[in-house]
Amino acid sequence: MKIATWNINSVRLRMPLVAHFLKTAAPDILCLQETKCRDAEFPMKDFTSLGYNHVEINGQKGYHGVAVASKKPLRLIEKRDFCEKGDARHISVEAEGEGGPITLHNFYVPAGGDEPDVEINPKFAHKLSFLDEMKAWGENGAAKGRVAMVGDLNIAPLEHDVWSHKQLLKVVSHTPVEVEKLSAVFQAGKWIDAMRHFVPADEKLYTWWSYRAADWAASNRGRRLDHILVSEGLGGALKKLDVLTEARGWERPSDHVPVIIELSE
DNA sequence: ATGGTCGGAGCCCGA
Repeated sequence: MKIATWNINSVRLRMPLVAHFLKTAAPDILCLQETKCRDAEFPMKDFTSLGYNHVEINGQKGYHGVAVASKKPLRLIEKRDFCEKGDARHISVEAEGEGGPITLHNFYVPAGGDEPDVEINPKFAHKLSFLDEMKAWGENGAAKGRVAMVGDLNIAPLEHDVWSHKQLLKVVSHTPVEVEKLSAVFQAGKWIDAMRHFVPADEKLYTWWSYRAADWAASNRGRRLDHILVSEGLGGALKKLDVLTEARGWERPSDHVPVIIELSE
């Protein structure tokens, strides 16, 4: 079973890229973040015409928004309102794996603004609160059984998840306080970092490159903001990882690229 | 060299 996650930065604008991706990579399930449209505006027919007949969405006007599209049936579990702000940042579904049902959580964690200081930046405070709530959610059994958690977590936790550890220590996405809170989330659910299961921690690994670089590939100042975590119950099923870096070079690209995990069950 | 670019909404905000 192939599960993909991709921050699409407007699903309506980039539906041609999504279609190309679904035709060529052919994941069983695609999790999207930053769909940026209300549920009624979601391009449902484009997905069904590509054979992805089962789509669950949690959208809102203009901002955020997550969706899960699948070839096989999904059962909607929940659209959880972390931090109770009414943001569309989570959706969970049950999917049919070869070894039994899999629970799948799709997250879009707040980016957190520019200043890594909760006193002056409420967006950063929101990000940290969101992570605290994810930790409690994991402690309360979210990772029990066969569970995967994917999405744009907006944090690059390891030194080699960013192009320069030293230069990014005070940049939101790689500050020690965020990294510690994300580590606490991972520990609370005993989540396994599926990407780093395949790529050693001392190797650079990115999923996002800023739009602001004149030449994203030449400067290669990336960050690993997108993640796939699996519960202990799925740890033995990890089969293959693919980070589709080339998608950053597509025409009118998202600033994030798809990450695909293959599970043997 | 402390900027640079996107998307959506609606002439700025969030990333």
